[in-house]
Amino acid sequence: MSKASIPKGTRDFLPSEAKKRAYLFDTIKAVFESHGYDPIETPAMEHLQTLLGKYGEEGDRLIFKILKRGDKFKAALQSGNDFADQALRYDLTVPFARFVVQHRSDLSFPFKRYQMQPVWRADRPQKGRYREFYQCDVDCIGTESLHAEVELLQIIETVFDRLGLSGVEVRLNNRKILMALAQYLNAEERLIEMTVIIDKLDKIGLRKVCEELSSIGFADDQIKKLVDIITLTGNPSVLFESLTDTFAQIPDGLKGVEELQFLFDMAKALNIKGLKLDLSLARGLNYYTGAIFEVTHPDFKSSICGGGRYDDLTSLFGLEGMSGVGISFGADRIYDLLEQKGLFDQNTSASAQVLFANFGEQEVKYAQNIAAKLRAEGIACEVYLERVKMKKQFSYAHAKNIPHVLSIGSEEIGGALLPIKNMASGETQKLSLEAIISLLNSKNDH
RNA sequence: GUGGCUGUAGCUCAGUUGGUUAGAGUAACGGUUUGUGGAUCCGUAGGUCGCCGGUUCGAUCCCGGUCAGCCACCCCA
Repeated sequence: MSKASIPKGTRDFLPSEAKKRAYLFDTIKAVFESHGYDPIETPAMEHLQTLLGKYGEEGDRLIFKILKRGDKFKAALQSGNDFADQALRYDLTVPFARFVVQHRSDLSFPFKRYQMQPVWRADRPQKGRYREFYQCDVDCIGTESLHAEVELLQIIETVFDRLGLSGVEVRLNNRKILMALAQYLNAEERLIEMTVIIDKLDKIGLRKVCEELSSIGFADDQIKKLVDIITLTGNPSVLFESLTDTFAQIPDGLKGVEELQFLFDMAKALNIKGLKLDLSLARGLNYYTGAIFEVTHPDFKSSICGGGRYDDLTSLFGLEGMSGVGISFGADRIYDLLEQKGLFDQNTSASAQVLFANFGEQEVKYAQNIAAKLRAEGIACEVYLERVKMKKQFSYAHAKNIPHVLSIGSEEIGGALLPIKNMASGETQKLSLEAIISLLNSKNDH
């Protein structure tokens, strides 16, 4: 007999948790759909080649690979390599790019899709980090319009607003500015190393950032120029002006500034709040080419949402000129944060509104009949399936948080009135079926 | 992949300066004479004290290893 347990970094969800998760997913989904995004799904596993090389060196290491089976596995054993040909998806964006290329003739562009599915990473689990977790992606692909970015900003604001979570910070930057920065420092080939380091600015502080830059060979004057830029703060429009001066000779930089300026202008026009320009925001995924987003909350250590624009992702699968932008909500982290802040309580309830308690087999049959009528009226209800003591049946209703118990005994069979107990008040009243239906329906409306 | 902390009942934790029958709370189950729940009361059950090895007359307690969990780094949702 093996011990009952699940793999590291995975979780079971009890009914109370699963209901809260359903509420979270439903809320996010409703916002996505209200902006015209359609759902898609892709398989849990992809060809290993589809995923490899898309997430950087670190990312490749964290991909869960699936062992070959049978003769192919034996052959791999003998050669000592190529043990895997498939892998669990690492995120939803790369499979989405694959999907778009593969099904391009069935899609009309710009294509707006959402996708809420689990992804897997062979990371070491810790607070806010799981090996299996859900991402809720929205992407708009096939347009370069910056209005797509604006729409994502609206979605972010609406989602957290509906979840009742205040205080979220949406940090914004643009990869073109980071590229320009590398050019400005004559360090274009160090772009990735550089961005990884400056991304840590708010975490490790300016001094350590300088040390790290120095340790990978940046000269002091380069570091100074860089620091002067990434530590710029204040009013975005003033900031944009000074960046425009700095990047006067660098087209990428000017473009990036212009794009950011547009987003901030639009956000102001649409009254989107909580936006913050952060020139040190880099994000690890290397396929981003334009706007990059990251959403954080002061009470949570890691980001709860992130994304950006990618111009060339589909070209990895043979389709050029397909720019897209998307973000991903980290459902599990958002769940943890909502739980931590006690924002779930008023939003979840019992599945059934009524439990039918019974005194025997005949009564169960009778109860099933009435239950079917209630369900036809849109009232969720449940029949206790066997004859056990009333105490046990009422305890069951209590444990499941079912607000009403309707007892069926020999007296009730064929009778006009049914005793329905309100579990919160403890009061029992005898009502006709019609009265019960209208009582429960009136509660439904709220 | 690197480092730190922890590992006693389903859960939360006591405890033994190493000594023979390891405790509590809570949850579960049952009972208070079979038509009524939510911390009324009573009772029952549940532990190879993570696993392996060492020291010792003796280890749940000390030491080593191992596994697992948590936290941090890396990286990320």
